[in-house]
Order: sequence, then C-alpha cells, then structure tokens
Amino acid sequence: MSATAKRGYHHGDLRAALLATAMGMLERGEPFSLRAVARETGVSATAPYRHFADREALESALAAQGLRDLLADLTRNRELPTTVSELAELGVTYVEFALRRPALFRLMFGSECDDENDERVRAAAEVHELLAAAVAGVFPDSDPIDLALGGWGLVHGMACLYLDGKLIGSSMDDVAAQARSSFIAVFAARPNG
Amino acid sequence: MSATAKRGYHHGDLRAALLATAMGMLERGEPFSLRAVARETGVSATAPYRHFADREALESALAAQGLRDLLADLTRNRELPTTVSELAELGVTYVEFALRRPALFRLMFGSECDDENDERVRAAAEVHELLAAAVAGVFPDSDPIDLALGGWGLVHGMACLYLDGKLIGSSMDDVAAQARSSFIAVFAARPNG
DNA sequence: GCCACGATGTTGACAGTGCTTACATATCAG
DNA sequence: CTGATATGTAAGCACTGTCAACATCGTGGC
Repeated sequence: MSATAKRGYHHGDLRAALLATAMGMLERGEPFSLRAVARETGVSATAPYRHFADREALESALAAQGLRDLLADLTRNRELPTTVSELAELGVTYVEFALRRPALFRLMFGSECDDENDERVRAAAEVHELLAAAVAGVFPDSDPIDLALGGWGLVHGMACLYLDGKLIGSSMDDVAAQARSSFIAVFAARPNG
Repeated sequence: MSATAKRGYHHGDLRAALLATAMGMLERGEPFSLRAVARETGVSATAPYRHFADREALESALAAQGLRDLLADLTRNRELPTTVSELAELGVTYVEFALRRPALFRLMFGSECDDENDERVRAAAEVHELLAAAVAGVFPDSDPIDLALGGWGLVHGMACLYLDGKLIGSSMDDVAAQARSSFIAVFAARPNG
C-alpha cells in the first residue's frame, strides 16, 4: 500500500520486490503462499502473474537464488580444499546453510527440479561442479564421478536428516561439529579391524 | 460408493481403507488431498476426521507404514553385513526404496517429524538402529555414532539427490549401480595420492 | 503537445482445499 | 424395544491458485 501510494499505480520493480518478500517470509518460517506474498508486497493477488507464470515459477526463481547463495557460501574466503579436513569444512558449510535457511533449502531440493529452461539448472550445475572439483582435488586417485556423488550425498543427506528432525543437536555448533566428525569418520573408515 | 452401498451407512474399517487408498494414490504419483482420498474411498469429505485428527495425522500414519516397509526391505533375506560391499548392498536397497516409492519416501523424510506420540518415531528409530548396527559391525574401530550418521547420510543424500532430479540415471539399475560404486568409493577413498 | 497502445496492476469470480460445527444414521447394551 | 454411542453426512468458513475482463500508466509516432 505504501509502495502503491508512493509509486502510484505502477510499482517499478515488482518482480524483485516479490522475490524479496517471498524470500523474507521463507526465512521467517512463514508458510509460503502466492497471495500472502502479494499482500505483503502491497499489491493485488493477481499481480504476480505478470511476472511469474505460476506459483512454481516463483518458487523456482527463489530456488535459483538460494543455489547462488549456497555457492557464495561455499566459495567465500576459500580456496579449493587440499586436505580431508578442509573438505570437511566445505561439507560443514553446506550443512550449516541448510540449518540456517531450512525452508529455502527444502525449496531448493525438496521437489523435482523440472526446469528445462531456467537459470536454476545452471546454478545447480555450478554447485555440482564445485563439489566435484573439491572432492577430486583431495582424492585424485579415485573415480571423481563416484566420489563427487558420494561426497555430495553425504553432506546433503546429513543436512536432510537434521532438517527432518531425524537427528538432534542442541545448537547449530553442535550439529556442525557432529557433521564434521561424521564426515571425517567416513572418509577415514577402515573395515573390520 | 460400492463400499457404502455394500456395507450400508457404516464402512467397517474405514481407517484401513483410507490408508490403503491414500497409499495407492501416493504410489501412483497423484497429488495427495484429504478430500480426494475420501472421494476415492467412496465416503464423504469429512469422514476421515473421525479417524485422523487432521491431514498431518494421516500423513504420519502413512509415513510410519513406509518406515516399516523400508525396514522390511532392509532386513529381507539378509544378515547384518560384515563387509563393505555387503554394507553397500544395504545402502543400495535404501536408495532403491526411495526410487521405487518416491512420493512415499518424500512423505517419510520431507518434512519435520513432529510426532511426539506416535508409532512413527518408533519405526524411524528401528531403521536408525539397524543402520547403526550395520555400520558398527563393518567398522568396529570407528566411532559408531559418527559413522552411522555418515553412512545413513550418504545413502539418504544420494536418494534425495536422485529424487530431486539432481542426478540422472537412465534406469533404476543404472542408479543402483552408481549408488553402489559411489558408496564403495567413499569408504575406500585415500586422500592425496 | 497529443494520443493510441502495450505493459503493468486491479477487480471479481470460480473451483478446490483443510477444517469445524451441527446433524443423521447404524450398532449394540440393557 | 430403546436409547446411548460410534460412525458418517451436510453445510459452511477461510483460504488458496488461477483466469478473464477492466483500469491505469508511460512512452513512441504524429
């Protein structure tokens, strides 16, 4: 309303505004509804349809943004890891992202990504490539494809399990510590004595 | 309708019938709606509320059933693994379950399990214990908690990533094979040449 | 400077959802 | 047979996603 009042009939950059409030609601844990996003943006319920084909399109745009944010977290102040423990830190960062922005994480990975024609696939691919490169750098002797999938699965699975309440950690630091030690334990495991 | 016609006003075992049709719709990939379940069971839209407090309760019951089915898959014709490759088979079974019944798998793990008072927690705990015991048996020298979480995370993460279309496999056998080799690769990895 | 036009936002409406409240029917104890 | 109780029903509320028709704005051709 204030936006409408200030800007008049036209909003200026409604698409960005919608994404921003939607992301905000997501982080705040509020359940996500197109109408609610429109309401909170101070715009009519159908206005979003000028910018997003349907609800899924908005979600996809958010997911793409989330993937870019995740990639930023993973690369911030960091070279590619060279040791297992540096690799573990990368994994911990992944898990922490999921814990810090659970709803967004679920949006990013919780349902099939049927985006043929989107920036979202590209963003997902970039994350994929980063993880693959990191794993391959630390374990040059192993099949990079197998290991990349395994390593990604490891941290992704831990993140999901935490998110789903299947595992308990009293604080985020606790969880991070456990993720780290589990990661290291797996990569250091030796079978049968 | 036939049920109503045959049995008259009362259904006999509506609770079980609702669970059955709901599970059926889930497997068939149809989107899940309480009303649709009631409709397909041939009963009024509000009848389910006699048997389930709300939609979540029905979902929880389905999830519990799914967890029991998963546990059955994991234990069918199988002793506790003693080698890494036997452990990998267990992991492959986990992934295959997710691929075979994707909607159910999502229901089981896709949202917080806020069931204080349910059989669902028990079923989840049994799965957890089985995996922990399996991992601990194969890797007696490692911290069992760390390794169990890591191992579970590994297969769970791969399952999620496949489900979310983040990875491609042309057939279920392909996927199983890749899950197996990734699992083995991770547990055999040696850092830095 | 004016004005039609396309892009943008609004109104109103429809079908579908979860859920509650008040009511109808069947089953079983006495 | 009768009435309490378990079970299913009908009507309705608040909400959702989506569509079609209309209103408004700002910009380019004259």
